[in-house]
Amino acid sequence: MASRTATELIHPDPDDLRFTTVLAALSDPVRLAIVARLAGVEPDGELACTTFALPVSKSTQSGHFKVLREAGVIRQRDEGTRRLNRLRRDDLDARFPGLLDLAIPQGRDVLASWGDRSP
Amino acid sequence: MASRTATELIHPDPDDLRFTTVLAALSDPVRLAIVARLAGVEPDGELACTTFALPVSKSTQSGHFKVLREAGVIRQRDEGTRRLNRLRRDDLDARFPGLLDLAIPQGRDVLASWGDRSP
DNA sequence: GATCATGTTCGGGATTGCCGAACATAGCAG
DNA sequence: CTGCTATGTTCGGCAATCCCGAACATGATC
Repeated sequence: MASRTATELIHPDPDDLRFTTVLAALSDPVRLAIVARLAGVEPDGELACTTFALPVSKSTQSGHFKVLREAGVIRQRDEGTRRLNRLRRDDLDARFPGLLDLAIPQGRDVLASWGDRSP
Repeated sequence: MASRTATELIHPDPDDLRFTTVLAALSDPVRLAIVARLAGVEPDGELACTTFALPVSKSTQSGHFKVLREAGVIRQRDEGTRRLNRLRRDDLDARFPGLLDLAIPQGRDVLASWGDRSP
């Protein structure tokens, strides 16, 4: 996993965040749910991909995380065999103030519709 | 035009606006530009599709307006041979406060990048 | 009517998204 | 060190979507 194949993980610089790309990343229920979950863990909390128990296949899940990372919504870091995810709240708030505050409750609604009861 | 083929134009009720659908509608530079332009014409101003001079084909343009309308971002009304577009600012502000305020400047940036100099 | 102006719809070619299956790597057990 | 498990990624395919030009539909105007 976390295939360390020559290239490191791509994370756009804060200044390179594109509005349309971020919106596209957030315009999917699964990804919105991921964001809401990450927002739930206290400041700068990190979660491994597996802890989400998403209703999609592993490969699709992997793709969703990739979209979020390349859009600059989350930051990923490898620790041993796990890939830890953290919300880039500061960067997003600085560039698109209010967007996350709008998206997070919507993501919570998605989680609730799945019967999820985590923070 | 505005083919009056049996069915009327579909406009979701204010309560039926879906966050992911609205974000998807706004996650495209062309559509973002359309929104910014509509926001430019004063309160409840209306613009015909042609006045936008978008850098895409007519059919693609037609599709973009359809996406915006079905997402509930704009309201369309036929007048003679033209289809007039109006931003559903009140409905959007009520349901997703701050989203349009965030999107409109970004749309203006797109317009500027096209060398556009309208309001 | 004939013609023009404004949009929509249709058909196909390219792009993108989702999945299962196979692969890659870290950690642990023996 | 040799498996074995746990965690993710990548690959090949099929299906859905997007963009375009061409054809069509409708209203206004001569």
